[in-house]
Amino acid sequence: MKQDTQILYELSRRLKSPYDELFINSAEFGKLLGVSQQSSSRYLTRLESRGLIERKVTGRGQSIRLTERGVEALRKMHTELENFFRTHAEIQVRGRVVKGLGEGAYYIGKYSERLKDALGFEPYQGTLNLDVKGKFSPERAKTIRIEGFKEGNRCFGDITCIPASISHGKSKVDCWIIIPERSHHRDELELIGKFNFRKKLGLRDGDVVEVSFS
Amino acid sequence: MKQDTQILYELSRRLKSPYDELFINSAEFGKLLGVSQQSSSRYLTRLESRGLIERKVTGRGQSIRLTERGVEALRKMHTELENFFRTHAEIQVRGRVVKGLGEGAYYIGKYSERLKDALGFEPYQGTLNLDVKGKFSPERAKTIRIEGFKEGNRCFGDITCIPASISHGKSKVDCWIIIPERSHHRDELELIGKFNFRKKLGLRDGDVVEVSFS
DNA sequence: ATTACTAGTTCCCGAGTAT
DNA sequence: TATACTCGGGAACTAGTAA
Repeated sequence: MKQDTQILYELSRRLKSPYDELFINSAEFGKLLGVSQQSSSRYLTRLESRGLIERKVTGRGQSIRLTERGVEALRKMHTELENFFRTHAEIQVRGRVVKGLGEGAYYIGKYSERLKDALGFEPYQGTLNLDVKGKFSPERAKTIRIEGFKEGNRCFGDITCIPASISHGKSKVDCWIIIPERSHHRDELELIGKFNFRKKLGLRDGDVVEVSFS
Repeated sequence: MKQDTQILYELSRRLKSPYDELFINSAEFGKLLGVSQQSSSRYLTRLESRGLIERKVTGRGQSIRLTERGVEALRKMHTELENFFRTHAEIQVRGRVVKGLGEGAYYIGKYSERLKDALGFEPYQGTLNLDVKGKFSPERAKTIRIEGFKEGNRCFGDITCIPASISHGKSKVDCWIIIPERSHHRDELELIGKFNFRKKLGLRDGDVVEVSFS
């Protein structure tokens, strides 16, 4: 296992810039790495012999700076992490499939016609519930509003729908996040779509899926 | 030495996003790390037990994804590298002190009055030469132009000056980069200032210094 | 196929210490 | 004071192999 980069990284944390230098003794540098003075010294001589750092060793410590090659090694790591974390236009939330209360199917049935009008298709009569541990915040999302209605003496409130997609493994299908007017489950996300997602994506309780929306 | 992060990093290089998953067998993952199938397997079970990754192990390989905690470990590293590499408003060039040709002092003497007019002080009669291996490119720098003149039948060309600062260790002093009209030494930087920099900063040939300018 | 345990080997760590 | 070498003990590696 390459550990050179790990040491270069710990060094970089103590430098203000790639051209800065650190004056330190091998015992103190060892503490930064969680190793002994001897190992620290060994690491530093090794990094120097590999052309990743330059040192001026004195009787009172040593000044350490990265060489061009050392900086390049860190820059490569930085670039790859930058790419990994680059925020996509899409907002992504990861959630875990959980059992719904069975209410979903009932309500989708009641709203069926209105959903068909708004979304352009008649949704599968059931919801997929995801545990997202409060990580969902739809502030900036595009939404579609479905107005509430009364049936007899029962009230059915407004619903907000967010077009999204759900992906699991290599599969990705369109879906809609639905948010009842008075949402009580802040930690759960309710999804509807053309299909039974559990069958379509082969989902079981506890599976982790990713929901993307704009 | 902590190597967990190094392994997480190698994993992240194979993922499209923090929520992506990688299907791979332990032998192949070992190759990515440069270790055996057995070590690779040991690493993965350890990372899992530490809550840094989640796995679904099957008879044909395993799908691996980062946990929230694993993502956080990488994000911390990314943030610190971001800080380390953050481009300052200042442009920084690192150079190595080299012997000049002795011409510097002669020319500074000739331009002395004009430099005093332009820069506001009479410079030390000598230059500090830095080997910058072609890394210096003053495209966007603020410059001060000093016009050339004739003395008898000798021509002294225009000079471009860039206000800058030179730092070495903890010391940092103002200086000017001077660029003769027909600069022949693309790999060298010539600096002037109020002082003898070699004395002021305790410089010797081969020392690395940093020059900053805007 | 895999994963991952056991066992034997390598090599790394750090205490002691020379310089 | 430092750095960094030697060397004994142990951690970590991998070959073999069970599941």
